[in-house]
Amino acid sequence: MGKTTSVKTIDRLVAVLDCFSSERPAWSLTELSQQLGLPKSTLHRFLTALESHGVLRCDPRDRRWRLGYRLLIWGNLAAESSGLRHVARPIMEELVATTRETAILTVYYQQEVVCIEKVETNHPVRMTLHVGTRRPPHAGASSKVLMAYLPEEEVRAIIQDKGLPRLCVNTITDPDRLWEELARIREQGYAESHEETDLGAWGVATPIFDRGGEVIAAIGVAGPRSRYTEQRAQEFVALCRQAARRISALIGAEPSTLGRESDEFPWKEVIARVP
Amino acid sequence: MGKTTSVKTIDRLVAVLDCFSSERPAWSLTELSQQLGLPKSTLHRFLTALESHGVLRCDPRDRRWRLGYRLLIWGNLAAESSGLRHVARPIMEELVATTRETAILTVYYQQEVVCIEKVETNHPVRMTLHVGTRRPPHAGASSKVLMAYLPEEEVRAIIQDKGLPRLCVNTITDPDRLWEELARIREQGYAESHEETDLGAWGVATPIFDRGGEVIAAIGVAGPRSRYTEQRAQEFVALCRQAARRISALIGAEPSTLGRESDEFPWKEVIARVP
DNA sequence: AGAGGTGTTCCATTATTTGGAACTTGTTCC
DNA sequence: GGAACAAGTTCCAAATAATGGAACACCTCT
Repeated sequence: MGKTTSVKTIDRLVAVLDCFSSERPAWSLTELSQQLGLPKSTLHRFLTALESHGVLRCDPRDRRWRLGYRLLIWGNLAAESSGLRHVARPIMEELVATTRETAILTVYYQQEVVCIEKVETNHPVRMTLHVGTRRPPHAGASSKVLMAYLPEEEVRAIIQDKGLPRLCVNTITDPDRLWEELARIREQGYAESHEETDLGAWGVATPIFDRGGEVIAAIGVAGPRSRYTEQRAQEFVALCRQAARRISALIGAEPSTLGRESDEFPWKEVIARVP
Repeated sequence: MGKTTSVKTIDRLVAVLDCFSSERPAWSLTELSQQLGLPKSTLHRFLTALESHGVLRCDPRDRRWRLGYRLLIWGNLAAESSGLRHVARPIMEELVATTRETAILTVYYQQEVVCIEKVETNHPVRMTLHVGTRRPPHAGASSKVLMAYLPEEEVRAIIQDKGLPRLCVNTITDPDRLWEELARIREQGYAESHEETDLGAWGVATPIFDRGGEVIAAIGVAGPRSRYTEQRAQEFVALCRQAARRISALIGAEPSTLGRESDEFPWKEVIARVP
């Protein structure tokens, strides 16, 4: 975890910001100081400094701290600056137009799966997953696909560190079954999920490779069980495969085919390898 | 600007992250060191530390630094934790259903206007503005509404610091005309914009007040000129007013009316005053 | 009015960041 | 092919910036 190069203040900053979650979006000074084991004075200075930059905001009413607008701005820029995302977007839109279900683009990052782009269907009953949402890597089609192409030791580390918590009725909670499933996914080249993450949801996903043959992301389609048929599932797999192949192709493509990109680093932007 | 309480490392962090923009999403070490006037060694340690936390990422191919996924995650959480946003969302969805145009929710923040929520119409030709996008405060309906209710000295500061750059054909670039416009907006209680920010776009917006009568946000509807009629504009103003009033009411409402909120701080979450 | 909690300020101490210089790596040009 | 250059990386003594205990201020509730 702790790298040779580290700046303590940054470690602390990350620790502070990581306290905030959907479940616990607001903290008082005292609560945070207990959570982090830091003296109130130190933390107070820290929080105030962050507030002056809009990274946090302190509600004067309840004296509680929340994430601030500057993070919104940076988050938006981070999303924008993903070349993969730019390339994938129009292809995802086509995918949604054809399947009439929500499409998501995900990457693996530090034992979690992060949604970096989504295009929603306009069906009233739909699957919704916001950009930036994190999910455990063992449940759901996109997650499993990404996990399937991870190095073995990484998978082992995940199982050890995070376990395989049951998120929904069909979540795979047994390590052996998970290993089998990952092997099958690699073999068939896609993953399928039925109510592994959310009740009444199903989905399929395929891997996106970079030029070096590494999996850098997954593209998936998800919808409500009510619209599931085996035939649709198979069609969706084919469509995701096609979409993934097109994205892969664009990622390795010549500058000219990519259209407008920054003038300064025309195509390097796009092939930005996802960590 | 410089507060009494400050942590230098945080100031520096913000300075680093603020280098990244839509126009310039990728920086090499040397470029950044020149931009910030920092020695490469210092910066290198800093960037590496940020990378180890996923705040930045360094593309191994072009050795350029970009904003990382952790910012995506935090940005997403920041958006989620805005109580205002939660309250406004369903009302905005209704607004979109009625007007068939895109609705946006914006706040004023440090001489800029930030979009904190949007609901898009599914019309193929539509106005699109992503959450987290910043705009100058002198152009566009939502921006002008927020500016209209700012303290006079703040408006003066904006004009002095940022000027009134022409963004589009009808942008107000003359300070006197802007002051007039802001006065009119306060008088009539809404703002209208025709091609002030984007060619072929128009919109209206109304202010959202908190219990203390302060303007904390603006709600607006925007669409393409091709669907503009004077009558629609007037209807939209009425609908925005109504939406704003409903949001204002909810912001000051009793816990019970708000439905599911965190168990720990039921309604305080919602009345979180926007800075 | 007092008790108990929360948030805020102060300042000497100490640990952390700093950045010049030296080193490594990779690219370009002869 | 190798020399020259540029970009990135590591090191370490110096100095500065963060630390946190303690004392203070401010609420709120009984």
